[in-house]
Amino acid sequence: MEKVFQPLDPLLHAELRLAVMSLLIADVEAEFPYIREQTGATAGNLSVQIDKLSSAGYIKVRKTFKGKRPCTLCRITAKGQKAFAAYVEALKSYLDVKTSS
Amino acid sequence: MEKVFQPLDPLLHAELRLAVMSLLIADVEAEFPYIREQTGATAGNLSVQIDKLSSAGYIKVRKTFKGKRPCTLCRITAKGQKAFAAYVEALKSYLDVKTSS
DNA sequence: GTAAACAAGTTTATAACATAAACCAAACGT
DNA sequence: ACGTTTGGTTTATGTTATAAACTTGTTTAC
Repeated sequence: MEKVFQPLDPLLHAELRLAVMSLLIADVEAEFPYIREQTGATAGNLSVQIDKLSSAGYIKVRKTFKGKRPCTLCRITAKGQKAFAAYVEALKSYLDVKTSS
Repeated sequence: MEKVFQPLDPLLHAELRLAVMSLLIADVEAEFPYIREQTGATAGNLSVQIDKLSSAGYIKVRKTFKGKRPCTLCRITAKGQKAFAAYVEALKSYLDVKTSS
């Protein structure tokens, strides 16, 4: 009857940040506006959350240009991938869930 | 390439409350001290979170006695079970996960 | 060419949340 | 009867999430 709850990485246990990571796991590299559309987040909120993920080293942010307009690109790091995988593992202790892939 | 993120019930998207619900899903009815042990939470924190789950109608709290000592029992409601199931479904859109059971 | 509208974010202010510390009441041990 | 333990609740604080307001630069319309 041992039910041990693994602690959940607070950085990933947040709806928007989790969505961002989920996108980046799949898409490899994505532009800010694309992430914004996919998540439905406001630009402000997204900016803050991307900053947190970046500060933690979970993603890497590249500021470039697309023509003359600024273009912010996000990519997940190895650390981010590991953290995401660990988070999914930890969640299983709460949900009794197995990954499909 | 459609990746739609289902909104996550904020009441369940919280580590301790999720742990409580996870226990109650399995155990049907549980005493306050038991939940406290299993989750490792402080009594104060647990009291607050149980109150929120109760106010939302996700669990039902029964105050009885065990001999002369007070005994607080928690049981999940049908609403709580549905909410938990919906939460797990929603999470899948972030994790690409399937339940095992 | 300049004013209005738009794109791409950032900064800041507020509201919600999680958590721990302090507190209360009754029962038990000695 | 006095301190200790059990079983919690209330309150205060720190953190987090989020939206609203702002900034900077770029097109588009006139």
